[in-house]
Amino acid sequence: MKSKRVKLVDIAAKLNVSVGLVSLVLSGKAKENRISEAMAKKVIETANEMGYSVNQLARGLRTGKSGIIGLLVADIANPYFGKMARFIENEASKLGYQVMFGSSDENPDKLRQLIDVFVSRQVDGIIVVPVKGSDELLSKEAFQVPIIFIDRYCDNIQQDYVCSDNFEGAFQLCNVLIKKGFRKIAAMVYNTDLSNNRDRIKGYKAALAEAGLDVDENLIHEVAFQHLETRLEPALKSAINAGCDAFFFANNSLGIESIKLFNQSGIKIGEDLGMVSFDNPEVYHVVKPGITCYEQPIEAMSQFAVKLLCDKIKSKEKYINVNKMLTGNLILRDSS
Amino acid sequence: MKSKRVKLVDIAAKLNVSVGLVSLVLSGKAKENRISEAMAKKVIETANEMGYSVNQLARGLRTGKSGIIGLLVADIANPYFGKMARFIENEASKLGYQVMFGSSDENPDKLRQLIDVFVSRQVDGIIVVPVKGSDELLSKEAFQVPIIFIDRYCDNIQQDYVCSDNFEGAFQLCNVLIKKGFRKIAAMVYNTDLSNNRDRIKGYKAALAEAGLDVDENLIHEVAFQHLETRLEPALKSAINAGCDAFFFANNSLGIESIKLFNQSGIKIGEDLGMVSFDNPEVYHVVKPGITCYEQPIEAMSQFAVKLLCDKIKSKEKYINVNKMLTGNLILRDSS
DNA sequence: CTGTTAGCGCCTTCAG
DNA sequence: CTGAAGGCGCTAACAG
Repeated sequence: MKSKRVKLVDIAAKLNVSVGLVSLVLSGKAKENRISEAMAKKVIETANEMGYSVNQLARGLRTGKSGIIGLLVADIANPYFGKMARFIENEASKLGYQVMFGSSDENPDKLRQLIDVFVSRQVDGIIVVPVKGSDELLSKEAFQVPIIFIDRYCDNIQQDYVCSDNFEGAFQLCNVLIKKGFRKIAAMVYNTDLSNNRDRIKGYKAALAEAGLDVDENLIHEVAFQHLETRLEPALKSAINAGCDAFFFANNSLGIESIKLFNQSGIKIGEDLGMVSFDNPEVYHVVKPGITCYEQPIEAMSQFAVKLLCDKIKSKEKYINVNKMLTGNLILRDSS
Repeated sequence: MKSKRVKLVDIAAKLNVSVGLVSLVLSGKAKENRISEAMAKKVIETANEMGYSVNQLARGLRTGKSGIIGLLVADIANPYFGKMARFIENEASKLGYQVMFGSSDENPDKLRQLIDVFVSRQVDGIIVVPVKGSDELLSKEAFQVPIIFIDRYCDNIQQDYVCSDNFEGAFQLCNVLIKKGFRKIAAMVYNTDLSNNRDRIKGYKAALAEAGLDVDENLIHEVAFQHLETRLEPALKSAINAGCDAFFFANNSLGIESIKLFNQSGIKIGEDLGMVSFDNPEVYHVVKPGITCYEQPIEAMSQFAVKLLCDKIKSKEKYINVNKMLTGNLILRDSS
């Protein structure tokens, strides 16, 4: 197999010219080196005929840039991150980069390993969803490779990031409930102490406060990310027993799993209970009644992150001081 | 930035030994070259102290293997492919490979470009979801790099593949409907002439035939993949007008979009109409009534594909004659 | 305008 | 057991 790949020297030999010349032409630097058009054309043609394709490994070794961007998300199987990966792929491709991905499962050790692998593969930059406990790691690694945080930021370290306006989203969602007359709104959130979760709870509290409603800490439930199946149900029951009349879910997983549980116990959303949620998974559109939600600007975030990363790669600065929050989209449906 | 990476020669200098020695130790070949344990230990320690990390570009150039697997799916944002990517990532990681991905959007030109890029990046192998019109391309490219098809196969060319048993899945789904007493079952499928779609329609027809029901070609609707929003509704209406009493959907997108339309027009699944579908997206579980479906064995397929690819990489054969069909999982819910 | 020549960082014989 | 040297394929000066 593998009928010996043709390389620069092969096509140079065939044409009786030097490798340097061929290299110049094939990397698009013919013009600026004032190589005759006839020559350039001939080189390109025979390169095609012979089925030449650069060896990016060799080129990368020589130039010191691999042309690869590393993408580290929590889980590529999660549609939220899947979409993000797709938008990042598109944008990176426009700029001539390929993307290599990895899933951290919200686990800092796994994240560290993946970063090490990416670094040893000489990625030109990394877009990462930081996880709980990765602050130290990420601030240190920042000295190795240009890095951009996406979706979340870390308070303890300075890093460039792009995320959605979590405070604003939660604020708007809860306001919808309040305007509809709901008064005892429960909040469900992951127990992972990350900026996105925190800001969403802040937005929830701010909306209540602005409406003159009491913030009842007993109505705020932090649910373990790793044990959703077993931990969610008791949390919901506890909130209901405490007399809540509506739910604010801080993300799609919590919302979706809760709908399943509501179905099982015969609770009717939109009648018995109001409901709003962060994120806009397909389920929220298909289910009856539809779920009012705040859709994050995944495309804009992804594009921005890639552009930012490329800027950072060029600038060679280890911190360019960009903290970007993009606003999402409130989608009103019948659950509220 | 980028405080100059430490390389083999640096640590060799510090220890007053040769680069070769360090290389041997650091690539785990100390034992087989009978290098003293003390020496090995010292090398490893100082390598860690100095923060050494191999340059995979250089290693790859030298050894002729990049340690990268290319994954080409239709769209990484589609949860079906997202899951596949995740399982492939896990399996590849176990075997020491990193994965680079690309989305073809079912477009053969895009697929060709991506393959070219992957080849020039010296990927050691490719796992690809073939698309309509890519037969020629894929049979030719097979001479360059080990390749495994996943999810679908091409009739016109010999290639190793792993996919789910689409015939069997469709057969089982339609049988469920038939046993429940449905007699005029409509089939909805993409109009892309691919093995998976074809086999599903074959399974549908076989189930009808076995039950002694007529196969009415007017009840089989091929819907354009690119224009689902506009083409699906008329197709559904036409089937309903033709008097169908149940629907078989050949994939999740068709099923999900149809549920939305049924909701809009007040049609009640499970009461007015029976419904079964290929794939098991979250929506089918959450919606009321739940949708009876055939879940594809994504994890098994993915694992098998990676293992197969690695075998193929080792064997250096361009065709190892493996055509694997894995059976999925029938999930009974209330829509049928 | 074109040719020559060093390496990029690593691995792998081949001598000692 | 250890050191020296060549070369993977390509680019970037620097010569002509």
